[in-house]
Amino acid sequence: MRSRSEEEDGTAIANRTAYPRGKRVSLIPADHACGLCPVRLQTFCGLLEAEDLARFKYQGSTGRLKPGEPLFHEGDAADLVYNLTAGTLKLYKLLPDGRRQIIGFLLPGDFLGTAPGDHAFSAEAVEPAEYCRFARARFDAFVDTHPEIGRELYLMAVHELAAAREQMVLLGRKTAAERLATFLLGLFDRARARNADWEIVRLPMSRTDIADYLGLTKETVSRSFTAFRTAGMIRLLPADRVELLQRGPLEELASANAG
Amino acid sequence: MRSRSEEEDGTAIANRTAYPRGKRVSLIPADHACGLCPVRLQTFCGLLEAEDLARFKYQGSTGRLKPGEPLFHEGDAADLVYNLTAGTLKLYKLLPDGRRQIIGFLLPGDFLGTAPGDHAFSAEAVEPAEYCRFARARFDAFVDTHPEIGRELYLMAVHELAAAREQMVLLGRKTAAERLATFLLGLFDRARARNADWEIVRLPMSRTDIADYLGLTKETVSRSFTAFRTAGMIRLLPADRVELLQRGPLEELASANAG
DNA sequence: CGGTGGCTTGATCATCCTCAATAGGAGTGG
DNA sequence: CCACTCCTATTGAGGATGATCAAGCCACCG
Repeated sequence: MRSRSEEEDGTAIANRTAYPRGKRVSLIPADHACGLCPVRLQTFCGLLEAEDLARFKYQGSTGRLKPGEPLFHEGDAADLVYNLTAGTLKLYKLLPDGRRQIIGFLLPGDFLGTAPGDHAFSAEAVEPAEYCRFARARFDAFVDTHPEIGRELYLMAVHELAAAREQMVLLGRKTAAERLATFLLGLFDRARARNADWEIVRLPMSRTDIADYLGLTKETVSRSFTAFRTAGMIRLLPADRVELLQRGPLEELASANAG
Repeated sequence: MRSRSEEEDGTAIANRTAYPRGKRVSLIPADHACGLCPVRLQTFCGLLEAEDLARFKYQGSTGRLKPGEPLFHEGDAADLVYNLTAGTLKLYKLLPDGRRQIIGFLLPGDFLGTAPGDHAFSAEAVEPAEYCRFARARFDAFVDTHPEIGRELYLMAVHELAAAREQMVLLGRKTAAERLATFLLGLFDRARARNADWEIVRLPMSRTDIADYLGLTKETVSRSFTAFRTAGMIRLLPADRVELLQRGPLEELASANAG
């Protein structure tokens, strides 16, 4: 059995909501390796000038995952850090008897950091995914020479901590309907932060995944979806998409939290 | 309604378990203001040489709380950071209808940081408490000139994030007995990390507090205590103390998590 | 078309919650 | 020292939310 301090894991950052961020460098040469990266400005990469960014990029590599393919497992040595550039990942922890708690979904632009030691959770693709990958040792060294990135990482960790606490309220105190409403609105907000002002969002994860994220069963999730649909709050579209019809009642349920 | 980015809050660090930490400065002059501080070596203060520590101390002040007295409320402006030097605090979030989720208990030596914006949770004394307090702006400036403290804060945030995820597993997937077993063992471990190898620990918080931390009701907590007592795993002593009689069965229940 | 896998729906069950009453313990005043 | 109060913890009975078990449905795909 590993010692507790070896079980530490890092920051997995989901850009759920806006947070105070450093100033982005919007223009880099078109022929730059990161020039076409669709998420550069959403990550700390956007903090770097072209020259630094090139040096940084040179230290990493890219990869690709098929749906269901793991990026790493809980207990694996954690010596890489990742930046998700496309697709969706789920992060989860297992109990010995197989019960599973999904602790978050990562979308393009999210950072998946790791601290020294072993991974405290597993990461797996929900749909085809692509990522940039860096050796943690090199990454840390790079951060040491770029304090603005260190500061950004700290803010990301603090932000993620706030999100985790929000989720603790959901898991500890909300009803099934409230959990799903919170989840859906969160997805819409995250989508809005990235794309346009769409009222339609894709749900790449299965009902089982949603259930394991919300502390419910797939049946209860399904019933709650049906209830929302019947009440005219949402519409379920082909290709795993959901349309938001009435934000009000859902917000009422999600009851963000008291001020 | 505040914008999302204003709702950010900071790092509240519970020294639940060991984590990789910077090297402590064990000797400082006896007449130093922090010379008698019982928790100096458990906090980042222990990283500072006497001279720096004096400068740091000079920027802060101390305070005291009676049981039940709030340190701040969710929604208050967050422009101070705290170091708990004695007593116990509970941190919690409320839903509009009064449902409460306690997101953590702070013990002496724990740091209660805040990020710009408003507090995302409330903090309140469970038993008489004492703390050091610093203006966040000054604290940040001090951190900027002491990168070793910045690094420590980052590690603390990452550590707290791991603990929050562990709690998500508890809240989402564990049974009542498993939750209480996990909670009790966590308390024993935290106590051991601070004091001696005692098998007796004090529970300064009420059954209601424990329930709101574990996502249960006080009745269910009480019944689980009784079950553990009846099974001979623990003994309930006067003055809110619990003695650990059989660690094995409790660990079985807590089922830390799969490797 | 038949098969496969995920989603939905239904019926029953169990855990935990709710409501209510009792017991215990600390503090107070006679 | 004892009675009284207040507050919390414990215990009990009944009920509800969500889990479990079990079909049926639907889309997708060979």
